[in-house]
Amino acid sequence: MSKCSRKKYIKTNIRQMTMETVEPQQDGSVTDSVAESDSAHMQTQAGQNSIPTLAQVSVAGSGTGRSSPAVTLVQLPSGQTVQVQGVIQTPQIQTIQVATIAETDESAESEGVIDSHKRREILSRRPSYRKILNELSSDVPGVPKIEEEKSEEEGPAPNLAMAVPTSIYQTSTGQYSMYAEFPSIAIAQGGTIQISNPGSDGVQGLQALTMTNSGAPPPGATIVQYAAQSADGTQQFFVPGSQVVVQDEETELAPSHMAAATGDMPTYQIRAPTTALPQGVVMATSPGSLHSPQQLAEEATRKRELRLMKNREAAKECRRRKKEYVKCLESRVAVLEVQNKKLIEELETLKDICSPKTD
DNA sequence: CAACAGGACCGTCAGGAAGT
DNA sequence: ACTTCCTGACGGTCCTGTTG
Repeated sequence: MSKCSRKKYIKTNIRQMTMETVEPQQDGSVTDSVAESDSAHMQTQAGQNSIPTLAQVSVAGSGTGRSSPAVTLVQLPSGQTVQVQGVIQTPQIQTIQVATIAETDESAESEGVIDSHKRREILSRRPSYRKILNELSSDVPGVPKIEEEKSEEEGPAPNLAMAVPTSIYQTSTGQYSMYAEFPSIAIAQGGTIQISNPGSDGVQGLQALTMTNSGAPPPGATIVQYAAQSADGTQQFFVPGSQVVVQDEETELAPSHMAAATGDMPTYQIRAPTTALPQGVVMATSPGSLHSPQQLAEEATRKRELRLMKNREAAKECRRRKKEYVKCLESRVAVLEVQNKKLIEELETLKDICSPKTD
């Protein structure tokens, strides 16, 4: 794929993920609406997309008014119009959804709305996706734009039991300061750090960080177990000046967002490169306090580590998108094959009807 | 059972595109 | 001009299936 088509590819990909539907208006015009369905982020349960009407569909026409072949309007012999959608559900499960427009299942619709909101929220946490989704929103009337995440990063620092002012909390979805993401941190005697975050959305209730700093781990290493009760969890910590090694075995088997979604508890290792601070918490040095060449070198190393980690995450995300895109293409192939088959059948039927009876 | 091939996945680098 | 993000390319590791 050429570089110049990259954005277009992402945009198309998200369009497909958001399952653009086309609804015919009374005057015959066509209006786009975004009926969110599924993506790899939010895997809906199999069978959620029920098939309201399936019987004897003959494809009398197709065309969406724009290049969204994932949805095709199908005219039933009775005059009813139905949508044929290629739906990607859980990975490798592809279905063709034929939904009668006149018989919209309200419960399914509301479920879809909830799903769409959840999915949109999750997608919106990715800056690149947020931007692209906003672009799509501007294309599609009636779709609300996604708010920029200002509240998380700009809010006043709540009460901190332990202030870690320059530490950065990094997830696969972005980078936040410790202040914003961890409003209250308390260290218990057993080495457990309790992080309470009463107000923020997404992270609810109490979370626990367990640091095991002695004994079995490698010298100078601290194992941080982070048990998050939130739905999307936390992917990674980054403590500047330290090396973070993700030891989550679940994420070896499954994508990180999957592990987070299933509530698995990842294990993180924070390794201080040079200094051995207690509890493995490494404070970042502010640039203004740099004096010696050694500190400058450490700062350069820290920057490099940060850059590498960001790039690592970006590469993961890029690969995930690519896989999703391939799945979308495969799904489209399946949809088009079915459509093709139906058109051939319809052609045969019409041939039979139109051929002169030689009785 | 060891050797090998193939695929999947990952981390890193490099370079282009877009934003500041 | 600089920074940031994205992605192709490359090399490495791990796992699995096949073959002798």
